[in-house]
Amino acid sequence: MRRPTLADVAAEAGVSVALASIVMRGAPGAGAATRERVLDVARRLDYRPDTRARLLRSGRSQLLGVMFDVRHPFHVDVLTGLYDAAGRAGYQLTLSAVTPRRAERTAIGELLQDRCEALVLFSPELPAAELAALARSRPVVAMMRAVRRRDVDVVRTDDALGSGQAVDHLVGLGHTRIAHVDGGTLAGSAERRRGYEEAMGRHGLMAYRKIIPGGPGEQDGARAAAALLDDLPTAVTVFNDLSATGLLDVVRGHGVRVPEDLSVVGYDDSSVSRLGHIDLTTVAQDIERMTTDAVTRAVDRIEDRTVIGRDIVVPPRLVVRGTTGRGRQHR
Amino acid sequence: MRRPTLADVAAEAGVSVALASIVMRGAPGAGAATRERVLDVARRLDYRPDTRARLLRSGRSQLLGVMFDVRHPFHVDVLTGLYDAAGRAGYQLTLSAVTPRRAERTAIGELLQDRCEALVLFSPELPAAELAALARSRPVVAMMRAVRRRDVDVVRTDDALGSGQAVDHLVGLGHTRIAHVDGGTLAGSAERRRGYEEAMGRHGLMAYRKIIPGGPGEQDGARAAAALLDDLPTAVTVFNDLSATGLLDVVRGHGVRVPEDLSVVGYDDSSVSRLGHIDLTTVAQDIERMTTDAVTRAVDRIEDRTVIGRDIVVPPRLVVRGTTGRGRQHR
DNA sequence: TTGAAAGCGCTAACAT
DNA sequence: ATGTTAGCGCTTTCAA
Repeated sequence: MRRPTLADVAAEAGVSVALASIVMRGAPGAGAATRERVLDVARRLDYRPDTRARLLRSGRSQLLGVMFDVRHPFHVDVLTGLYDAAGRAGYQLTLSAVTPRRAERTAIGELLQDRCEALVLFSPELPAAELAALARSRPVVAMMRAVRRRDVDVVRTDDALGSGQAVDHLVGLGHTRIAHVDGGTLAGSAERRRGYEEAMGRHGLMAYRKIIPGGPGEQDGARAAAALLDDLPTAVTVFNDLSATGLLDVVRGHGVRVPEDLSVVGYDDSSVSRLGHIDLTTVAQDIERMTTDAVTRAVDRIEDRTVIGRDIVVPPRLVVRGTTGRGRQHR
Repeated sequence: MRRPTLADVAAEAGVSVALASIVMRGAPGAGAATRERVLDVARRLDYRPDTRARLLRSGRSQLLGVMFDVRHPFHVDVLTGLYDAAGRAGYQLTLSAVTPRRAERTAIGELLQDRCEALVLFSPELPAAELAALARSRPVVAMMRAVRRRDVDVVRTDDALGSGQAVDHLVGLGHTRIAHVDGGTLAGSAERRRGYEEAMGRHGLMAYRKIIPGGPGEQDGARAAAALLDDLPTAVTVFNDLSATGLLDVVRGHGVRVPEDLSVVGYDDSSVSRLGHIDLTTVAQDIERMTTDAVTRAVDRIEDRTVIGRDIVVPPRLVVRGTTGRGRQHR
């Protein structure tokens, strides 16, 4: 009960392997009757073309290598969109995960062995120089991370704009004392901080500017909350949703009411922000567009089309939920 | 700047391809000096063996195909453990995701094309007959799902025991009016319901048995909560953590205090249960052991070792957090 | 429209 | 210890 090869199908259908290959690939150059017959046999034998053998000969794998981090719920959302986009472009995805015990280099190494035609990396933390080195031998698209060097393509959200939208929203509600909890050294953190600062400046609120050191985790948000409690602002924009939930938890524990005493805005529109009792106002990244752009860009590079610009910046969208409001003193 | 092949390495090192192959595989039969020289050249050229070509010739891929669902946070946790276990066994993982728009059959089809030596499927919902058909041509390990037919190997948590532990814990705290919100038709739901019922029976509490229809989502939990409010029990065990958070949200919204008025136990020890302000008592599956067992079993089948038993059932462990307590009336 | 033959990068059997 | 040869399953000329 060996798994059938193309030769088996060809023999059974009474044609040459070459012809069978033409049929299986849907390539032109085979009679309609033959086509039908071969396809029929293939179905009957449950034949599956061997991707690897196919690649080996054709030099093409039609494979996009994707590195993602299992710890990041947002990555998983992006994965969904990427499958769709790749399917539309006629490419397959091959996944390699980063885990607490599996480094980026390991994950990428596996993708290279798999002979992907391009690499799509979700918020890689590798030094830009290393990304550039990778990109010398194949197209590399970095998502959710800005890269200064022009060696790799980048698809990312306009994080400065996103933070700005959050501030605009809060100002529109009457807030002036708006703080920002940042994300430390993480990708996107500097941008989001900058967007906050620029928006505060634009609204003439630089006097109220206040930045609390934070991070990506719930604990980071909790710590930031503690720092905030001494001198509570009326609103705060937080690096991401998880950190925001940590912050929410602590301030509520101290009797602070949300949004009456404090408005909170997260970032990512992750599943946690949508939980009924969290119901967090947040900045949503445009996954559909980012994934489409990433695949388009990767394919354009693979197929050697001329493309303009390395840096694709997608605007985000504010999702207003229950953690922002006018606040007690504004009514 | 073509990527280097083994032939390039061999030429550069001044040896035959076969010998270079021996060195690269770490197979015996090469001089120490030669070995060093070849390895050196390989490193200099950044040579990476082509997994596919290797497999094509050797007939082995050392590849375990994994199907997981991006929507299930728990799957992602299991993935982490599986990478570790596979690494220890000298196997690589190839991942294929199920998404809202990518069915199980599609995901599995891709794994088959990749010529994995065995399939590891995370809570597959495919009919048992189809799993059996798959298993005819290669080993199949189903995780987190019971399968009656003895055609595939199964690694799963003793869900009945888990529910039982939850009930035991609640009874230990003095509760008698304990309800159960079930998971509908999902894998594990029947088992968890049974565990609840058996434990209630064991404690002589069948008179208080009460099962509310539910499901895996937050909304399902919210709906169940509504059904519960008319005649509130003092404790409830819920199908999974997400559903439990939905339930928590609604009952709290109605002024019910947790755990004073109602104790709640979830299932899965997922990241959401660990959030500070949820702090849900829950049943943790033993990921480390399950992944180790799954890989061991897959490899044993691949390498044709005799194994006893198809059904590996791993005991879970209750994680007590803040949503369970004695309750007001018991103090 | 069809088939014969070569070869992708590698491993395995055999010979030296 | 090292090289030679054949061939994995497929695609790709090229010829018929």
